[in-house]
Amino acid sequence: MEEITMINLPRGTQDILPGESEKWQYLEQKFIELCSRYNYKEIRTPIFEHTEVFQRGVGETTDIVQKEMYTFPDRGGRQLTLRPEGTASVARAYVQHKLHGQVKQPQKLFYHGPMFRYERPQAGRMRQFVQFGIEALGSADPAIDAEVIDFAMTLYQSLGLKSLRLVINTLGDHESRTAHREALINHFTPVKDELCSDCQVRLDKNPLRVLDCKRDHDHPSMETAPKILDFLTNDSRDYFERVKKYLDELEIDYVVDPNLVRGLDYYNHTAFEIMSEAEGFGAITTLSGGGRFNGLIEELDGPATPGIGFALSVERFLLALDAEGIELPVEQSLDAYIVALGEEAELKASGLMKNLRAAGLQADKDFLAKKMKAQFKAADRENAKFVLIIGDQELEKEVVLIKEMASGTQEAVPFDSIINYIKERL
RNA sequence: GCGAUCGUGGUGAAGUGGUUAACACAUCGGAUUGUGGUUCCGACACGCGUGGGUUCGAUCCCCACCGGUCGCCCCA
Repeated sequence: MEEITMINLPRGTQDILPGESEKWQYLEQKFIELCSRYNYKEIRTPIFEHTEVFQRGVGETTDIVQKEMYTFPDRGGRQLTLRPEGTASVARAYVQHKLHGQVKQPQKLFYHGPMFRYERPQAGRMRQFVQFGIEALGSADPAIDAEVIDFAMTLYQSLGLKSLRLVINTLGDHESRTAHREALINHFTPVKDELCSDCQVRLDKNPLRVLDCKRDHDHPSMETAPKILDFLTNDSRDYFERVKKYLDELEIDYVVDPNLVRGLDYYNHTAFEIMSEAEGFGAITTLSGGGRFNGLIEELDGPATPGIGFALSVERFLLALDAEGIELPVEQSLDAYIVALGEEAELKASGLMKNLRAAGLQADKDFLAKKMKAQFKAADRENAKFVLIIGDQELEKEVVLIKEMASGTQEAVPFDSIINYIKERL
């Protein structure tokens, strides 16, 4: 544009315009509908929190906290952060409002809204992106792990996605993880110098994540690295087995990947990811991820409370639908479009239109003083089912010509019969 | 943070160091002075991301910056 000062939106954000926004509404509606069927209730938390919520909740060693947070001081000097994910906020609210004291347990909650991470944007990754998520707090029953996974798969499948891959793993309990961690440190320390710089740091802080490194993926030490499955306590192993049994009962296909490590510190026991295997999908294939986070509530100063949840990205959801060639049913149409000719007719048209709308019909008219032909074109573009024509002749007789666009048939209808006439024919 | 690639009208897109920047779609107007989706005719970039340089002359060459896209890392 010639305007040097034209302001564009910030990198990694997007405007969702009419034509696109209907799809977002549609997905949101389907999500909320499914939440209702699974009996999850909405919780709305702020879009920013005290930075500490994420430092403690998500974990100091995570990439999110170390380099991706939008953190800023407010005018009162408080350190605030635009939420990079939803679970920590939900946990904070659960503690703050003492939801653990509610009779109803587990607390089954859902949320949807924008999240923020400072990253280089690419296909399926934005700095502001939208997540749908559910969390079940207060139950350590493997059945609810399966319920959360089932929810996620059902949501995708109900919209027609087929090329899905569910990967699950267990990260074990505290005892399992401590033993595994020690074994990992012992295993990798001798070859520490051969690992990438990130992994050298990870080895000290969170050795589990070395396993997940793409750069060192082919290092010989990876093959022989100790697996969490070998360090699971009997309880952990048993828990994982029961989760799988429930998944089998629900007829959900999955593959176990012992190297699946979630990027957030709070996860333990069940971890899972759902990926798209559709042709032509971008480099990022993860549609959603989740897992169990027993201990998170304690980390945020609440009572020991188990929890599990997952979150999906709406952006990636739409990409996956696109990759599989699925069109969402979001056709827009109008019940009635009023074509008015002349000043007096224009005036009357406004009154008639208000009546139509009051009767629950979708109605619109021209506001650019266009010629009749152009008004018809507009009506056609809007997918109007009926066009009401009013000019001097009609005004005189107190009728309107109603044309059914699909058939082309047209009739004169008295003012007071318009609504019935249209409703009978919709 | 690193790498690759691209940046021409509302959209898609051609193009050349030199007087008028193709074409298509969309839009608007007319043929049809009260009727859509077809057809025909016409209109539509004071300008080729921004700034600087080379040149008699740059949209096209060079440099920088900004921005988009894709990828790496990591993740939703």
